[in-house]
Amino acid sequence: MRIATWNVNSVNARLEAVLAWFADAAPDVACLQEIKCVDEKFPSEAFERLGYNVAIHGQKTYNGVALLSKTPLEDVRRGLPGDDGDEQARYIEAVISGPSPVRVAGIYLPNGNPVDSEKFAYKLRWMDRLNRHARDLLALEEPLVIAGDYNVIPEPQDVHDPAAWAGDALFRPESRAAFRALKWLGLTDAYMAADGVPGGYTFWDYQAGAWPRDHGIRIDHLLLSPTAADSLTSVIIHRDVRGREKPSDHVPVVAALDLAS
DNA sequence: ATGGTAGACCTTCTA
Repeated sequence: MRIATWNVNSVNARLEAVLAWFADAAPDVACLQEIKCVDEKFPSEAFERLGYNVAIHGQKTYNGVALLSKTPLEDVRRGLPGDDGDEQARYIEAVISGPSPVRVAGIYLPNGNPVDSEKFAYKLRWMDRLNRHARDLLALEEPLVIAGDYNVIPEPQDVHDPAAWAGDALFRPESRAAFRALKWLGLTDAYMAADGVPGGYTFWDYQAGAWPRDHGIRIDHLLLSPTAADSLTSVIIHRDVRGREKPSDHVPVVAALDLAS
């Protein structure tokens, strides 16, 4: 089973390119972030024609996440537990049905910039809520994948110029510590387990020639529960997608799991 | 060099 995560930066602005990638890469499961539309505006029929079941947690203008799966999605949950007043659509979770079911959570973790604002505090509170919820999910002892745009650069090797990013919310010690805390729960960073080569970036800013200069960062991650990590066979960052026409600033990351073994 | 681009959408916010 191949599970993808991709921040598409508006699913409707990029529909043709997104569908072309899906037709070619054909992941079994995909987590999309920044769909930037309400549920009714999500192009479900186009994905259904490619054989996907669709679950959406949308929002007008900002954020919005979706889950796509070749097999039916069960026990769908929308919104990260822990704050009933949180209006931002950044979390969706479901069980991927089949002979080897796996629970998949798709996340769009808050950016958190600027650091001296409420946005950074919200990011850290959101990460604390994710930690608590991940702990509850791990207690189920199911195969589990938490995939998405974490907006966290885990280590200096995950950014082209660590010094330039030192004060950014994506690379602040507090953000990195919260990411490590997720791993201490027993979650494995799929990219590090399968590859771990420095320069495996997943995002290049639209500005200042970041892509042609390869000024990238690795912020799109798949974290795996112990049984899911044991079944990991590969992780592929679809880097070439960034160089296509009208690209998202993020590229897809695909993890392959062999859960039957 | 303190810039630059992209998307949603109504003038500015978010990233």
